[in-house]
Amino acid sequence: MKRKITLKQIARELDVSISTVSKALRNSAEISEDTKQKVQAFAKLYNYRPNNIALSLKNRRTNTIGIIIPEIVHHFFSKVISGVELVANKRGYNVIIGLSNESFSKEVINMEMLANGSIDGFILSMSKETLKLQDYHHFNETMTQGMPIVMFDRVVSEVKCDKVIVDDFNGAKKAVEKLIDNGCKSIALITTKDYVSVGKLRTQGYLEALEEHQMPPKAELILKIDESLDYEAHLEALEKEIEQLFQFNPKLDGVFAVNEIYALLAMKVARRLGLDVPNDVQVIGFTDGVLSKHATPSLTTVSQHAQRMGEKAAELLINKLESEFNSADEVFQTVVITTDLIERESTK
Amino acid sequence: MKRKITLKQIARELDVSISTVSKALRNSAEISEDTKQKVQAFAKLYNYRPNNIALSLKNRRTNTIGIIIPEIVHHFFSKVISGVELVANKRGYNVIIGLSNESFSKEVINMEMLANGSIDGFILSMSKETLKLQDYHHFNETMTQGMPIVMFDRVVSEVKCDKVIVDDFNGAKKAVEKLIDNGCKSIALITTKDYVSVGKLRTQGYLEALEEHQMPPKAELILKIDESLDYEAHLEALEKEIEQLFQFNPKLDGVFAVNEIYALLAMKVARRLGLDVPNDVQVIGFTDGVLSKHATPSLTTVSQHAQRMGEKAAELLINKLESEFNSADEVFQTVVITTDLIERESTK
DNA sequence: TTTTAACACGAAAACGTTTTCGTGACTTTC
DNA sequence: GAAAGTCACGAAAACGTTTTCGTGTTAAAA
Repeated sequence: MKRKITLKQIARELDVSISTVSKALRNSAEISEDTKQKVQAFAKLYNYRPNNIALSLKNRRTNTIGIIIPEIVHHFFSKVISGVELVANKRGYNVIIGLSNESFSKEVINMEMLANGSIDGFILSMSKETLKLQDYHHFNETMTQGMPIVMFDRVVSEVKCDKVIVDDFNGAKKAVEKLIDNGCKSIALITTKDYVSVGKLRTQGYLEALEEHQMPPKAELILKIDESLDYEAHLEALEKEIEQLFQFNPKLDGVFAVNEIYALLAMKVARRLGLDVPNDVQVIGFTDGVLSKHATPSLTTVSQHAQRMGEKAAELLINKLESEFNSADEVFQTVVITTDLIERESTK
Repeated sequence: MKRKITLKQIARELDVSISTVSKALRNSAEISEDTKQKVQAFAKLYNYRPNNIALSLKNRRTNTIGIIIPEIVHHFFSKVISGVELVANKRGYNVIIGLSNESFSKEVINMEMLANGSIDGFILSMSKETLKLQDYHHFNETMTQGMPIVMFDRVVSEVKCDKVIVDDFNGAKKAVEKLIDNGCKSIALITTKDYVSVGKLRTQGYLEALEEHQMPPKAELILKIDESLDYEAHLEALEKEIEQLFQFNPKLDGVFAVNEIYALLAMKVARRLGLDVPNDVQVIGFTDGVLSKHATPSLTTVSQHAQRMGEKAAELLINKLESEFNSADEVFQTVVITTDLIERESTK
């Protein structure tokens, strides 16, 4: 077990000073060709690599990006990470992750851990609990200390920072319009409680589409799910609710759901009730995950381009990190990623 | 934008030395109660937190674990990360991730990046390309430099280190036995090329189960997929192959697939050919992912307990990191995570 | 009163870099 | 032959900690 070699050791071996070694390796003009060659050869032989930690301390930058997300076992979030990682690595940054598990306190703790020198900036999506509590002090404190934040997907206007969001409103609207164009007369919405910003926006898109086509929204066609329940238990309860939705609205011929799972459940219930998808009822989901693609029938969805979101977020963050002086002239941008409707078998 | 406060600044403000501040904050007996109180109050007021980078440099340990995986957009791998993160955080470690994208060179580069001081040890699963090339020098070099590695899932006997693996052989065997018990007479196997160790083991489990039940294996029932093709293109080609499998083997009544996707495709093809699952043909997959649960009919699978693998890997690594002297008495263990057959609707 | 012990604190080294500045030995120039 | 300039290198500071050891002051012991 030989420890990694350091400048000091090279210096001692070659009987020169540490400064000389450092300069020789960086090809400084101050050092003679002879010495350079000698040092570089030696360094190569022993596979010298500068210690990142020492560099971080010296440069006061770590070239590492911190990501905080509610949950990694989620196609959307892992796809975002994938995008971040792609451009981060391309530009010489590492990625370190923290999971909040949708918990406010874990989000705070995790951010504090990473903010103490481990990273240069954050890319994050808020936990549901944070959205519910509306307590954003940790974000603002982090930024006050000069550490930039880029938020994605779940954002909030109270926090001033760069943001990357999905065009939830128009995505939902386009989806519902698609259903209308396809002849649906009675379209249900399966969504989340309003404190989840994206759920709220998608609900608004649904309403707007109906309104523009002179279809008055009906309360009994809208199902707002409280996701704070346990995930598993919740699925069964949800299935019951959807079943009731179908039973109370026999003329139901279209469903727009704000995520994949809800959409799949709707298809499942429909099939159980003897309804054919897409002939009797058409279904559209949100988020282009792996479920939609492999479902039977495969699910028409609004694609969020999660990877592109991650890439964009990383670009925004790194640009800010590398801008000469991000001092007072704080100007924040919000990038909107447009959605695409991916048509599959669950619509005509 | 006020920078994070340091010991030096506190010292200057309170007109004491840096050492005194440091000791006061760590409640050293060397410092008088008065001074301690004063310093601690001041530190609290300014929300002082020690700089992690400086600590890392001083202690020569980062309390950070590096994870290298082939792909994060994968239920199995993200579940493993989730497990690692859980125990890592509980024991005071951070997690930093690197993606190899199944590429040998990216794996090497990523490991080199992280090995230069950023982390204390690795948890990794090898890329397919590495398995194919059988070049393991980067693992061995990393370990020679005193940085422990724990491998999971895709392992190889040539590298001596702690390992966490799934009982692929018995998992597959149990699955096939289940099909046999359920009355299947002609069971197909959809697997990967043999260089993927897990694919190979699962294939062996399949063969063993057949043999023990005096059912001679038939070459025409075994489909070995070359995954090096592009993912999308590959799916369509695969679907064709599976279709041929069914057509050439009209008596086919059972399918064991080494992953979810293959199993779902088999179900899809079966349905298209007018076969009912599970009445005409029963299907079992491997990996308990989100697809299996939400498929229709839902898929019986062999669960790998990915999260538990991650937890176990993290425990192994941290134990090694914190064992006083891991010097010469290198003793490596291999933990086998047993599989469970999760029965759902795709089997009788 | 002198010696010793306890107390409270500071100086400095160390972790591994990079970079600024200083300096001794030559070489060139008039 | 003296002044100036060039060359090649080293010393030291800095990044933010922790820890060892030294030291001055005061109180207790002789």
